[in-house]
Amino acid sequence: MYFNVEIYWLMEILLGIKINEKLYLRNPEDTVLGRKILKHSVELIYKLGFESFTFKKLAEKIGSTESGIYRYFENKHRLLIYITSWYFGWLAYKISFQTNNLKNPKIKLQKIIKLMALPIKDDKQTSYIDEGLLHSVIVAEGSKAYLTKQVDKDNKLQFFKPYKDLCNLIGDIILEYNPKYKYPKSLASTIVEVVHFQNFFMHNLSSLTDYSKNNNKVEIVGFLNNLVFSSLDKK
Amino acid sequence: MYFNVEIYWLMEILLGIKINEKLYLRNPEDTVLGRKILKHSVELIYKLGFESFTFKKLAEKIGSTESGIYRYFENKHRLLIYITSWYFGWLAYKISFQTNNLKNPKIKLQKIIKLMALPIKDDKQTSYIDEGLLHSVIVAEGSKAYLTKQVDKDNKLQFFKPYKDLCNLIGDIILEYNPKYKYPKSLASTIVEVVHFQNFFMHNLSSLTDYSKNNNKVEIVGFLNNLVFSSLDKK
DNA sequence: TTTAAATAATAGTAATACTATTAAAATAAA
DNA sequence: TTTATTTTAATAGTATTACTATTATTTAAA
Repeated sequence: MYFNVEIYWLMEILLGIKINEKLYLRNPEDTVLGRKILKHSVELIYKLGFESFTFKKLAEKIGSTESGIYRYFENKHRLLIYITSWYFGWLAYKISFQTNNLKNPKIKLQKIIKLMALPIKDDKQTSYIDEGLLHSVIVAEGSKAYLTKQVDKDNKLQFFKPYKDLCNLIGDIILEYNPKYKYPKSLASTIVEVVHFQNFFMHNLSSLTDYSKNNNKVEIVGFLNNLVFSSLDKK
Repeated sequence: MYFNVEIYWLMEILLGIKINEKLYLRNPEDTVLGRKILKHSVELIYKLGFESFTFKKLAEKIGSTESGIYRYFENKHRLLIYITSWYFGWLAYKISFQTNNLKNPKIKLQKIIKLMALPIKDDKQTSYIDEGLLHSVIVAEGSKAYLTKQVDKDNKLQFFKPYKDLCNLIGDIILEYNPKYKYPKSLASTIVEVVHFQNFFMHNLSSLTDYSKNNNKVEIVGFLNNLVFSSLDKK
């Protein structure tokens, strides 16, 4: 138990995942209850979907009370943004780390696409959050973090910085590969979004994709590589 | 009033927008109240966002009661699917109509991208639904129709047929243009989704895109044409 | 040791998403 | 034409949700 917490702090420093302080009332990383909230909210959102997920159900799951969770998060939407921030921070770290030693920007971009489309190979027990579940939650629920009437307010509070940072990171490598490319930002956000909804369609509305049941995740990588590099290599 | 209704029926036949009967308890097209529900729900979802939209508020707006609306729709999610069905049916019709006379599949695809990215030039008063508002609602709320835990059930009830039909229509033209292309379905769904979320980002999280404030909609067309044709033209 | 500050649980509220009951109106049968 | 029947609609009700306020308990400082 204590060991995991320590490991978490190590990862935190290593990962450099900084989560906007305005997202929470009380830092969930600081207490056992807070960490339980994070871990089990991912599990429960995965299980019930964000609409049916409530603080009361979460409280029951972790043996606390509704108001216990309200001490950490103002509402469930902020918790969702917290989770997506964590995800994008973690992804950006993973990408930085694994592309750091690479020189060729083409190989960098291919690595990025792979890391996003085929998640969880390493990071077995890096932290108390199950990254496999987290990825599924982001695919199905992530866009609900910004598809609201308060986007503008939330954006002004910098809540989407981790997402933007990731897109900027990808956008920079795109320009490194092709300095004349006209749409680096749009292509970067398109890569992220396409990975997510093609994943969703593959699992839930498969006739909207071309992937075979067995090799599906690999084929998303194929589609994205084709899409990205044909656009970047166009003379 | 009667005139609009007649026009609507004409459009309905002309458009061939067939909406799944399981989506409603009572056909909203058949009554004045039903048509009011459709028209004003688009307006109210646009104004409040889907989360804050309720049948009670809608009832107040149109001078009816909550249970009055429940006689037409089982819940607000079904109403959202109804609206998205209407949108994709209308889009598919528009596309079929405007590409019918075209021979060159490249020009067809370009027309499709234009029609989706630059909505509402014609269709001033074709029906009682404001297509301009409808487009905005689809951009911000459309994906919530399928991003739920009941996708699978809803899919088995054929609720997403209009979306799939549109993607198949686009996928067929993609194959017409390049019969050897490996990802016609994924590219088709990608076109639809990219148009929508690039539109959303442009208005709400503009740093995720490359479009200038003035010419933005045209530039989405530029980005998509680049993306689609560089992929399809790759040797 | 008393007091204050922080923490947590209990109970409460307005609003939401529906349902069930009852009333009124339209339609059909006798 | 009257009565029965079905349809339509409004009123009232309920469980749940998303919070808030109050009260109790623990911890820490003076």
